[in-house]
Amino acid sequence: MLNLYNTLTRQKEVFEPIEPPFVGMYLCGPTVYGDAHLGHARAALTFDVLYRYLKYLGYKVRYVRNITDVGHLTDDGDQGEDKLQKFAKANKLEPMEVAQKYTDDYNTDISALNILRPTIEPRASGHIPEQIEMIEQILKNGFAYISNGSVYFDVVKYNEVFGYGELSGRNIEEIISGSRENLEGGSEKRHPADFALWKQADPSHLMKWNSPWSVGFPGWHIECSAMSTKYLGQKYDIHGGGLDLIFPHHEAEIAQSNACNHAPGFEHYGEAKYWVHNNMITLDGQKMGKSLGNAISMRQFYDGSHRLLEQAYKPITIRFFILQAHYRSTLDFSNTALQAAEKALKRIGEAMERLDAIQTENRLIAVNEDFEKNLATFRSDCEAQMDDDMNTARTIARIFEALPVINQLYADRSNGFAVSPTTFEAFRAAFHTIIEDVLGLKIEKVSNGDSDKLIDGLMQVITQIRLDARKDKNFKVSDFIRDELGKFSIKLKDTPQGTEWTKE
RNA sequence: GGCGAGAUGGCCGAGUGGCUAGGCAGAGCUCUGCAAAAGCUCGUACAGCGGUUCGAAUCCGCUUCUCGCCUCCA
Repeated sequence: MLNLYNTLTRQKEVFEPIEPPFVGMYLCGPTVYGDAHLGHARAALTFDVLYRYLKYLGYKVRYVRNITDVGHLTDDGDQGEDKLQKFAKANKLEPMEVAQKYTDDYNTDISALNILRPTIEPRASGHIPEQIEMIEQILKNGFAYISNGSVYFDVVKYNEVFGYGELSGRNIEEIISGSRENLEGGSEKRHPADFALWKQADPSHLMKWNSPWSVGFPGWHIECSAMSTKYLGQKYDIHGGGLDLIFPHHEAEIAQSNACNHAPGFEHYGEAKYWVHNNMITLDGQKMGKSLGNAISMRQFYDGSHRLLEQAYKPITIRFFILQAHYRSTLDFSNTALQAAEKALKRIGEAMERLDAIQTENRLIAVNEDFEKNLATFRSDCEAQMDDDMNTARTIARIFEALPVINQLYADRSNGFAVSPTTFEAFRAAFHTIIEDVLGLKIEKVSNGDSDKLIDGLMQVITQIRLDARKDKNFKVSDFIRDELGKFSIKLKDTPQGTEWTKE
């Protein structure tokens, strides 16, 4: 039984889809006006693992991850220039060119982490009619008002009927006091907590669309309500995003969806049944964020170009690094932590290769109870950890607990075998499934292999020569070969059954 | 100021009222021509002060500190 922490109720709940075996999941994707950074990666990755695990459990998942390419406003939602537009103007580009570039970059950089593409990836700009329709319905239901060509959500009215602030644990009075300083200056809004559903565009604005109210552009939160409603329905299972989106974005989303889809007096539906939020990545204890200027982009990780990076890191290392922490904990970035992850992951990869190489046929079974138990309980142990609010950290810990058994079985060159064949084969399958399918750790082949057949052949010749030299106790030659190869980052390991080589 | 999350051994990070994850680094041993890899063993940590309890890192209170949201943010 999968349990998920629901931000709405602030506790772990048993996951029960509204219409099993179908699951609808919506994740707030990126606002595409900059390079994808580690924070984007954590969100995409958290829900990638949830997506994978739901599929592993047999659910049929519709996974929607949007692209916000209409642009958010730069300041309090009342004034300011569209971020996309700002960039477009500065670079003499069509705003859509900017959006396209960053959308492509996002997908490239995120996919490198072996993150699966969502089943639907809708763009806000492609859903302007849906957003307009939704605004019209909200107006019709009496939860919005028109002011000077713009449309605002009436938070006070909504609060009276539905109650505002349930997700973030706020009340309207607090929000007023919090935004007191922004009150001044002839606002079109009736109440400072009100937010824009549609904004009239000033003449210099590049991205604008026709609407019943003005030539303008949609407000900040409406795209997610419109797109999730369109593809997942008025009520669906899971809505995800970063912790920092809880307020105001998700709070507003819930309000819009309720105000649109449910007439006053009806049950409070809350848009999604489970609201799941991942925590932030920190850098020296501070939140890493685009707007804070301390974000390291995924690209920079891959090529090691950021000044804080001591080396380049493979995408898979970053994936593993992030999964070593629970998604609801903050995760502090550091080179030493990343390097530790790199080494740890390598051990898993080597163990997997050994596991695949183990032969059980024609061997005498002499079961070692500890080994047998370790392998037999592997799958259910991992499932138990994943069921507990997606505890990838403990799942990974369980993987490491199986490693010594794999290594010892591999090293055993006797005719005996310490685990029953049924248990062993079941484990072999589970080990692959948990690591590759659920955690999405695509393990690269590390030893005795190269895409180049020529190199493979040459290495075979070289290692054979060295082996012969060692047999003759000509260690001068054998050590020379090992040392020289080491200069090309090729490492040799002498094992009972021959020499293994790896390219670092 | 309001709301919320934390403070875990050298570092990173899990965690349940008692059986005290895991990784990296470190130490010793085994294996080995030497390495490497692997295996075995080891550090006995939970911010501070009280309280509840037979027993708390885990529950409660207070203190100190850190961080997040309240403005765009994954």
